[in-house]
Amino acid sequence: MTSPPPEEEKVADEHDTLRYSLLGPSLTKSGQDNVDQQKVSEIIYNASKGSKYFENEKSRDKNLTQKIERILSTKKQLEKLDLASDRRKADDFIAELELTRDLSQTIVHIDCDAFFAAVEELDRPELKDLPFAVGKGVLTTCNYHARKFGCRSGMAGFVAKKLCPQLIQIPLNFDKYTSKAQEIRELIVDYDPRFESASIDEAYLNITEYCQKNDISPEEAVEQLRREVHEKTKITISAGIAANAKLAKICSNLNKPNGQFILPSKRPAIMAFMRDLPTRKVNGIGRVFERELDAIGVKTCGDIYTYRQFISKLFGEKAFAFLMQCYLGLGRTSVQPAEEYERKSVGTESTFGEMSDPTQLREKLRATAEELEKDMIRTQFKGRTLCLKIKLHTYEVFTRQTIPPKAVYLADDIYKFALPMLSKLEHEFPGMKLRLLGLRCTHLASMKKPDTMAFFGFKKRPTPDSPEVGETMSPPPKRKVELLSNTTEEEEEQWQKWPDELLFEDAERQEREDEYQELEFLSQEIDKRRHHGKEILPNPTPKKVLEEKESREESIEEEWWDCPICNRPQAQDERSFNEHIDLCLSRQTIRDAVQESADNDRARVVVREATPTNKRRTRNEKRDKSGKVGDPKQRRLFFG
DNA sequence: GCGGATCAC
DNA sequence: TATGGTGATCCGC
Repeated sequence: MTSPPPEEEKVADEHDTLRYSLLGPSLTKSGQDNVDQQKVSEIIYNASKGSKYFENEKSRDKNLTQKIERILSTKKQLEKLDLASDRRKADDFIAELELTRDLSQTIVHIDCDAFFAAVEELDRPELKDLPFAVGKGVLTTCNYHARKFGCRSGMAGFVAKKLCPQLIQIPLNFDKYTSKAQEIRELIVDYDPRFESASIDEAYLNITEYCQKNDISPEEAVEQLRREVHEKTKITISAGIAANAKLAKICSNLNKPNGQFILPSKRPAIMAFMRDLPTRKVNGIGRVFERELDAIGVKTCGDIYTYRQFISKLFGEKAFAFLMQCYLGLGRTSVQPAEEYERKSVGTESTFGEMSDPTQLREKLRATAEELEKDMIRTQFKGRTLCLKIKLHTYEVFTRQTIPPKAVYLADDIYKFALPMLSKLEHEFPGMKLRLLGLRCTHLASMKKPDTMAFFGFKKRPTPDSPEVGETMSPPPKRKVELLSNTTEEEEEQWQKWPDELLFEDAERQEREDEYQELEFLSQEIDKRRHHGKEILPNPTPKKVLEEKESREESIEEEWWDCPICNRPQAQDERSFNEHIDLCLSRQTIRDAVQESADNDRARVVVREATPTNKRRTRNEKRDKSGKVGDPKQRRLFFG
């Protein structure tokens, strides 16, 4: 790539990259090892050729090729300069990162093998020996028979049929997968009550404590877990065991299906492992970044070190930090229930036959708004920002956003504020033909929060069996002490944004009061018949805790923890207990503040200083202050 | 803050 | 014959 290739070669090269791109994003997945990729890509290419989809992919590929040319030309310029300081900067950064290495935890990533297909096979055993896929238009997954033909997830159905004419396609049954996934979660929760669901068929566990308590090696523990899951649910899972989530995730793919891989938690072993690991195996490096890295000479994570002096100028600081961690094999060692992550957006979108009639488009927009309203109520959020997304018949995607005068969640409001954006787009692209329309709310304002409800005097003591999530065995007295003592910087940072939200909500209290009762009812109703897989259910209660609870209930009457502020008895549930105390404290503080002064600013200051309590405290929480180092959630590309 | 782009599943 | 939906992050402007 250093000297410009002759014209014919260049054309061939473009087609090669396009071919590669058309293979789809799941190329690195298992079950493809014995497949003739050359042949497969030829078939996909020919099946796609000439379609609008293909043309769009071609255009995207061309853009990427140009971007890579710019990267290479920048690199060439950089090579003329003295990069000693950049190299030193990288080395300093690497040294700093090295200090954060934590090899004390045992993290496991588990991944169900061809999950949807496996669940379907349970109901229809006759499928077992046939190639089949789940999903009609686009395959969500396929069994290992189908993979031998080159079929993979994300592939268009008709393309898959070209690869494998006998392929059977069956429709999605999301409810079935959700309930099967829940069965599995009820088993793995015994290995780590605070396990993290990464998706419907994946989870992270920290088994450090489990191994200690049961005097068992990580391999044995995971074999036992996998055996147990297989025996009780008939689903096979693969697992990776390593010192952090990033490595565990990579490892879970190495012995798929129905296998496990352990990477020893020793620095030399980890460094050697990363040195030869293709960049694409790392979660967060996709087809595009892989090509960009490849262009500058980085094929494996070990190569990152060789080119360390170029990376930040070529790809930015975030990518630099991310790649340095890849080189070192660093990743987060914390695992926490998915529901503890803060939601950032709620949205819905759908694809349909090409549509250009403005009236029809408005109907579609209206229907999308109705759909979004349901999701907003289900998740109990309002959006301060509303985003409209369209995909033209050419597959080009555009988004537009607006900030309505008030946070929205009702279909009427959503439609009202989305319509002008649509009209504007119609003006921008006269006679536009759409194949997709979507709406999304961001900058969310919560409308639930049990504390907010109670805060404003709305009824409702926590019932003993309300949320049983996150129940732990740690005793309450210890928590009281932490709670009433000093706060860390990190905590302040966390709850600083809270009073703003509170004031915002306060301003809207009036109009919301009428809505609460109905909303709560609605959200419960929607919850009941939900299950279309948009969300992950809260962690189940560990078996052990359930048993203890049962025996408690049989013998003595229910025990309670007394709230140190209001003295009222509370359910023995750390999470709800926390929430209750937070609520009591903030209510008390605000009353005090309001009494002292009617001045809003003053009240705000007092609130800020005196209620360091809104933050959810969890057992595992401590460091991560070094924000740059541990990514908050593994699936995110970078962190900040 | 906005819009495009990438990524994961 | 006709290539998905949900959610998150990063970058350049």
